[in-house]
Amino acid sequence: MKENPVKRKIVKTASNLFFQKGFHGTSVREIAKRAKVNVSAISYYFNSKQGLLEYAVSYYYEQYLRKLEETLYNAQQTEPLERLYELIFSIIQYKQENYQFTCFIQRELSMDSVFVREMVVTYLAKENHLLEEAFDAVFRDHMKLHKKRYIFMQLKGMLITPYVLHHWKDFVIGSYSSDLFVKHYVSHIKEWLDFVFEKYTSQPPSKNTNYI
Amino acid sequence: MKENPVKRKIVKTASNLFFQKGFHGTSVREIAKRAKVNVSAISYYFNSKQGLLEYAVSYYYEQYLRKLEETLYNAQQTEPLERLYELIFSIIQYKQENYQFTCFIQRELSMDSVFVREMVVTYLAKENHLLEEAFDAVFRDHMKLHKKRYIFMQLKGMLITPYVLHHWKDFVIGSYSSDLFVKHYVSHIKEWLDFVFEKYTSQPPSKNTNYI
DNA sequence: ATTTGTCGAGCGAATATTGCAGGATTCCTT
DNA sequence: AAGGAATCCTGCAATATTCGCTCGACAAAT
Repeated sequence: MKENPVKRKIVKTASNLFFQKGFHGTSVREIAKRAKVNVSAISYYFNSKQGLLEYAVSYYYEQYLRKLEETLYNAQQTEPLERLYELIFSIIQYKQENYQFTCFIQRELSMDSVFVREMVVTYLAKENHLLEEAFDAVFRDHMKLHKKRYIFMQLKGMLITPYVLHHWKDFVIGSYSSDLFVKHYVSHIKEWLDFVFEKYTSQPPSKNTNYI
Repeated sequence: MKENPVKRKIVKTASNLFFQKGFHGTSVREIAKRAKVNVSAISYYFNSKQGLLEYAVSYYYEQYLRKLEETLYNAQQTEPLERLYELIFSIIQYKQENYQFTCFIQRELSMDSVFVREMVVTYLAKENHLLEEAFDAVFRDHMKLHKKRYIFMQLKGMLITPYVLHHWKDFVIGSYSSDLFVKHYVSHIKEWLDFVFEKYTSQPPSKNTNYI
């Protein structure tokens, strides 16, 4: 990515436009115009518009998954619940750092195309696996399967809500810094998960961390 | 809508395609082809592709808001918490009945265009108002503003999660009937809200309803 | 007879992509 | 270190295709 300023500028501009108007809603001409590069440069670096998309998505997800794996690796010795919290923190933090592209991906994922299906098996399956494993380590023996699925779905929902409700986000949360939002939001999730933990395992959750 | 079979078929086919490929990803030719009508029919009935979209969206939202208002009207005398539950039930039920179009709208809403902005002020503002009013009636005096915003955001998140996470929905929830999903999911929300209610108002929630 | 609906052909504009020419840069050999 | 060759990059114009939409003819219904 860093290698070439033109390449980077194209990806950055494209991401911004995709976020605003969607993939099909933006033309390569407009990308080139806004990035102040020639149209041919896009074909040159990425072969096609689709290639540009795939490049950006790969870059996003490989960085993302690497970060999650690092987080889990560094928290190998900590207890399951704490490990889960740190994973959640990393997820929200990364999504917030790449806010626009996160929104865009989340939207594009709800389409039905061969590209989306490929993305699901290569990246989303892994993301889900990491999260579910960390989740299971906490709740495996304390919940019925049916219940567990709903709680897990609720957790996943909370991890994407800020990136699909973004018309209301500014209004609801207020417009403070990203870092502050991450802290507040993660501690909101934590509060909820602590309750779930207490309710289903009848143990008090750990108290030794505070993200605020 | 009912008035004309061709008109209806166009809207239905278009909704289906918009759901799969998005608005910009669908061409009028393909709509016409799949609906087995002539391309001109679309211009004839809706003036333009955009007109077709606006017609479908208006139809969807007007039916939706009417249903929510009816629900609230019929529950005028019931206590606030119960009223909120019934509103939630109506919301999920309607969204489930119009599953594909709900997904589509939810996705299109995260774009930035004059159309989306118009949609926000005409429909979403009202939807939010109804929900927030019912929510406020329960929690107004029991929560700090900051906390209330997060909980409300979480509720809104739960109302859209099944329609943005739909790649996982089948896997997570299993593939039983829509009606059954509505009941289960609403009672899951209810369980969560009961906890929130208990925690912040220090009163036991009502026990007289059971959606399962 | 007038309105209403359906049809295929086709228009102009916009789309992604490519060909080619020339400039810039890098790399290799002497 | 120098010069030349190969490669990388950019710019403009043109490509074929697809887009939304319209026209006028014709059929059906009122």
